[in-house]
Amino acid sequence: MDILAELNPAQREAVEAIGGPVLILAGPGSGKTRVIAHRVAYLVKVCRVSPRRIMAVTFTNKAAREMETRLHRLVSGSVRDLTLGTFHAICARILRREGKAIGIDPRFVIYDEEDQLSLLKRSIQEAGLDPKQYAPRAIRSAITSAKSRLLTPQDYLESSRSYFEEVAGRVYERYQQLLTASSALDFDDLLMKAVQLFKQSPEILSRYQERYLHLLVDEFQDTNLTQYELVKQLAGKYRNICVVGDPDQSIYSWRFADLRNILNFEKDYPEAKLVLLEQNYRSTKLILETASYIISANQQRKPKELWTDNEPGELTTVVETYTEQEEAQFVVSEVERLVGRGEVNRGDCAVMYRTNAQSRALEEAFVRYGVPYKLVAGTRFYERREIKDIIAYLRLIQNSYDSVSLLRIINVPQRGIGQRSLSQLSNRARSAGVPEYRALQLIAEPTDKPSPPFSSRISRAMAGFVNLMEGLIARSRELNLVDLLDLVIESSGYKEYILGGLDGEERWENILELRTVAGQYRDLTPRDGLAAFLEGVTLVSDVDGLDESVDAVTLITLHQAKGLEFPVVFIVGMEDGILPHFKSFDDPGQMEEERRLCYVGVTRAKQRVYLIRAFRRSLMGSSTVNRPSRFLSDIPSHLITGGALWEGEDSLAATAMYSWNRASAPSLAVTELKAGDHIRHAEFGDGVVVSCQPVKDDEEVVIAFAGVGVKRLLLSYANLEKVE
DNA sequence: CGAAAGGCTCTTTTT
DNA sequence: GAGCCTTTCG
Repeated sequence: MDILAELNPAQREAVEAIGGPVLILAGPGSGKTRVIAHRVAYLVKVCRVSPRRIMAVTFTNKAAREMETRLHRLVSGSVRDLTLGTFHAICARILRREGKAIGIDPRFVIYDEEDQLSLLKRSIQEAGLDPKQYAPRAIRSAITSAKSRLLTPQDYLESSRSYFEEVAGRVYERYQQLLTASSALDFDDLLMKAVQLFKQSPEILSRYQERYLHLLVDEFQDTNLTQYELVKQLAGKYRNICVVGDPDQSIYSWRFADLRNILNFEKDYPEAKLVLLEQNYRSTKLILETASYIISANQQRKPKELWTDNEPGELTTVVETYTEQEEAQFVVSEVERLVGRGEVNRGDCAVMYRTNAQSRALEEAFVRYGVPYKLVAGTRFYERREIKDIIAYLRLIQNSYDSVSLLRIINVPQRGIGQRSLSQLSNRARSAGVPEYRALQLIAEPTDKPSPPFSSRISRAMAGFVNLMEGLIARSRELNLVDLLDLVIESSGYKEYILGGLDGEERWENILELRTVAGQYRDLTPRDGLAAFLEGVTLVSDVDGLDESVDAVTLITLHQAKGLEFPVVFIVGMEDGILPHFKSFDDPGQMEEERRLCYVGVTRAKQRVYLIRAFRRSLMGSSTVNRPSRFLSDIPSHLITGGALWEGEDSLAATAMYSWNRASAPSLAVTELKAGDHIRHAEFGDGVVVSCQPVKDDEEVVIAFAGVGVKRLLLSYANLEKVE
């Protein structure tokens, strides 16, 4: 198989430029993933580079898996030896192996954001501050920002320029101590500690530099300084580094991704070869044109010319509904209409939104009309309470210093160890300078006289917990992961606890689901299985769970949608305040990022784009009226079709929509009337049902009447007659 | 100690 | 509207 055969000249150039640094600027749909895969294949097959000596960094695990699949086709076998994964996963692996050199316990656990917040609260308190005055989230963000610039607490304190930063610095200091005491690393530590490791241990660094003859980094526009530093370290010897990115798709500045990395790359590697991928293979001409208009409104950007040989395709449909329920309903009916016409499958459609909260109304509509969908995040599986509880048990088995997990489950299910006892326990641990678990063991020792302030009842409860854990730890050395998990669930009493609680059955199902995941680790040694499982469940991303084989509509945030493509894309919430989000109003830089986000959404589409907004929407409980997104006005009207689906200021548009909707006739089977039905009303005459929606024990129908306009009526009073 | 109820505050995006 | 925290009562 000729690896270069199916590539265009620019792609080919990118694949063949293998000596020295390469910067690939790749527009959406320009075959960037393909280029990376082919480049790896080229290295292996043509240049005879051992896969062991190649590292490819992707943004999500899903992207890594995709790469793996592609490579299987291209080079088969040997893919196993590649180093392929996210920055976080790769760093975790390195630290597990080499971290000892800088004092990292190889059994370290990884704290996700929830764990991080809980430890931060403690840090704030222990720094003598009030968590209500200093929002843990704000401090977390400060710490993340420090870590993404490689600043230690000391560095950060020295550079602090405000009272808040000083406070944050002090908390950061304490937080870091607590992390160390817990043998834990947070997400940002994984990156920062890896860089520190290589800084402090040139021997280790040179071993890795030696090994990795070739490095590839995808989504380079979304890396932070620490990540870039790591890449530079690894590429220090051979300088064979290939980065791929698109400044116009940079949407993670809030995670301290830094676009300057792209500029600095050209400075740090002046000999770098630059390759532009400008031909788009994904979208129709009209979609690409629409997208170009949107992104061109950004001032801080280097213009670039994307083009495509694809068909012109359809105009972008812009629709305004009255509420977010109708917005959702429109999406569902439109999907069904397209499916009914045999144009697409449901799985070809995606609905994208700015905030996770928006998925709610959509989900309700999909459920109501029985249209299958898959929600990419939701309450993310691994963040569910019952899942995190079980994971906490497992973590504590692996690493009994893990205080966040200990405090999480010591009284779950209830063992009579309450808040008071816990803070006393923490105090004692702190003053004795030992981990909480050690303090517990001491209290639990039978020889101990009653040790005030713990009553004998409390001491007994604590001893019970220690015994439970000791038993689990002992058995963990011989049990495979599934058996260990079962033992945890049984012996801790968690099963009865969860089944007896709210939504017990559902939560229990989730635990069984976790058990299935654990099954994948069954064949590893008990020790490795546990470690690998814990790492896996912490470093997953939401899109990782996206299953393409299911024919259902995808509901997904715009951020998650990056890197994906769909024939039909609906972007909902096209309103000022939602997209762009109101938090970005006073910062032009952030506003440009919002625009890029919109651009990312539109450029996911292959065939059709719908930009939908609601006139009125309930946000945080109360109802708000938003103006149409300013991004809509960046699109010239000749690229747009559609209009309002309710009786708004623009009833002309409503009439236009009426005839448009007449042709749509979606098949929604919930009420007797459905959108698209033709009816007759005694007063208003003939009309077409635009939407129906249950309200209390009635049905609210929105009907477009010829010559009269759009009316909202209650079914029971309207006295409608169905016309065939 | 623990369950229940009421009150508070935020809500962007996520490896 | 939800999740978190505090208060209150048994």
